[in-house]
Amino acid sequence: MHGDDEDRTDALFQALADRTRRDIMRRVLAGERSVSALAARYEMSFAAVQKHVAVLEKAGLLTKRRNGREQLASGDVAAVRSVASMLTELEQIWRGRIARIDELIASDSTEES
Amino acid sequence: MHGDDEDRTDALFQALADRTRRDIMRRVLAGERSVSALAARYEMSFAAVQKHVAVLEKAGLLTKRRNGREQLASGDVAAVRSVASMLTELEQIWRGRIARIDELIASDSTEES
DNA sequence: ACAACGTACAACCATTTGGTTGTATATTAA
DNA sequence: TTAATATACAACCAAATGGTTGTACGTTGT
Repeated sequence: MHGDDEDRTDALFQALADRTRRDIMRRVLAGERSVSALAARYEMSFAAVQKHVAVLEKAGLLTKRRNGREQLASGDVAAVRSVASMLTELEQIWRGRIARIDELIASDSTEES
Repeated sequence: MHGDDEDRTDALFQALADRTRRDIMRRVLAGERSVSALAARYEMSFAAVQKHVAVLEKAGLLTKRRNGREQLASGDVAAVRSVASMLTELEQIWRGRIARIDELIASDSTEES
């Protein structure tokens, strides 16, 4: 029962299901950004952006590092890859379906009575 | 203005941010499944599963085909790939960051005064 | 010392989400 | 024709989400 895994996957997709958070990810993957530097980029309040960063951090998509009074956020590419691998798993399932269809076609053409 | 693109991406990640819907995707990527065949697999009500299927359909992750009184759902691997490519874009941004860091290291070692 | 800055978090609010039950409609089986 | 099956959808509900303002606290600059 890897229900924890599912919890984590829920959190990852949920975190990425918001355009502001995806945009934050683009910035923090490009390099470290302070929370206020990020907040300056969006129309919403500082608190709203701070909460988005917290959601991304909780999901493991970014980490924070203190530097004086600033908190520097940095994107975690391994987490991004773990989401990608979940999608690869889905694609593999689909490949299995295609393989089975191909088999059927092959056996049909040999069973031609 | 690719706001529609972002809407679609929101819907895709949102749709995949639920473990029941991810499980449904595994099944419909493996082959066509009727809504009631899917519903039989989960503890929740038929209506709940039907709504999950509707969410996946709206996001473009599956399509339905009528067959008598049944509605056969089939996973769309292209939609899955489009999510994956969004993640690849993020990974590319990160690669750029690494490349820039490498450049800095290289110039540092030549600028040694 | 004190003002400004950067961050965190609580309280609140409207909307969305994930579930329920109940009803309606079309298709198939008896 | 009538009963059972498969689907869709409305109405409702509790909880989660994405935003707000206000407050508190540590850090930095004057």
